Amino acid sequence: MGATERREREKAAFREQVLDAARKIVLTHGFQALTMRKIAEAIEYAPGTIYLYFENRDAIAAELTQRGFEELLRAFAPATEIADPAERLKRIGELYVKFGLEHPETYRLIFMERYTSAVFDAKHDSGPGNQAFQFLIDAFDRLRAQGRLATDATSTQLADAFWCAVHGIVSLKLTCDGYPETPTGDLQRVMQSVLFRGVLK
Amino acid sequence: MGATERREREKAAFREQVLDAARKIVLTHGFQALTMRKIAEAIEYAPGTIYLYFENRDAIAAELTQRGFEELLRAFAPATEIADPAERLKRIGELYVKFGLEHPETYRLIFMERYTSAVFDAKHDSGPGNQAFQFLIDAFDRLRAQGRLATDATSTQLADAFWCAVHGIVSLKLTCDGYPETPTGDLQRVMQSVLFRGVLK
DNA sequence: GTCTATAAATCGATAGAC
DNA sequence: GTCTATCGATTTATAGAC
Repeated sequence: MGATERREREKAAFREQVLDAARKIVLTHGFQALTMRKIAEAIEYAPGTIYLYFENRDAIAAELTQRGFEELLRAFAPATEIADPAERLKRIGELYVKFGLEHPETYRLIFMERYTSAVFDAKHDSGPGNQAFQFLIDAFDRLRAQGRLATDATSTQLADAFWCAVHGIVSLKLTCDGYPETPTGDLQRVMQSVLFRGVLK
Repeated sequence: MGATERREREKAAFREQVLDAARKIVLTHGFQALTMRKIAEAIEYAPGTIYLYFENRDAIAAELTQRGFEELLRAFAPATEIADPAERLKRIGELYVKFGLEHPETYRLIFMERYTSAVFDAKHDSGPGNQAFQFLIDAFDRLRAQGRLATDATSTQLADAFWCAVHGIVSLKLTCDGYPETPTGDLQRVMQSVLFRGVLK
């Protein structure tokens, strides 16, 4: 039985090699450059070998997206300890935009390619997507409980709007080079102050 | 000389045929499906013939993007006549989101592919991009002149933030199927009310 | 001006030898 | 388990006949 376990480890190690190489390709040359042949070349295996560990290219892309999303979640960690819900939300917004701009290709892979739904597909489950989103909703719930909300919109609606706002900043900055012309930091601050002035009492 | 003018018209007509066919392909099958061969097949010409009228595929995509953007601008027309700057901005936001969701592939082509910069490249000129953007800035300038702004952010910053917000709604709805789960209309309204409560006195 | 034919480069995925 | 070899299908773009 030790042999099968060793084999299991080797299999996992090979998958890691593939995913690492794939990640590097996406990070440096963009998602469209992710081909089986390039991965194979990077790990010094024949292209066909990869198919013994991954069903196809999409399976690799999906797993990469999943991991990118988990990376984004980890970036939020510093914010989770902030007690005040408004300050917590502000910090999340900052960290979100920061992550998007510092990891453009990862962000693109997560939210601007066709594999996004995979992350959220466990819609009714406690998948990583909903888990993160619940975090936003909780913050707005907390604000409501403290009587600090100046709107009758639901927490889900507010969380969605919040997400749209920060995603808008990141995605526009990533695709429209030079636009918006306002520097990201200023844009983030203006958006933040406007949003919170609009939401809080 | 009549002959050269006729030829000029025929040349323009051929280009229109190509662009029409290309537009249909992008609209129905997405941008990645736009290939020279498919265009050629649609207009019943040999693939090589198109190269006599367009330098390459990118030139077609760029012109398509340009036209898509002008289409978006025309969608704003009903808003230009609204006298009150705040109401005008609200209407523009509505029309923007409406356009994006009703013409997803056109919107993708304009703001989510790699040809966006072409539209704005005349950065210091009065290109269509800046023209539309100036319209947003003017509205905020007007609000400021009327003493109705509750923020010290510049009009450019506010216009950029406004754009990010509506773009965030559209692009997230277009890529993350089912997310945000708030229906677009509600999302639009919540975003709008929050933004304007945050900006206006 | 248009076509046929094709070059040259990709790609994903598979079959079969070892 | 890995590789070689390759199928089969794409694509952009060009060369040369007509």
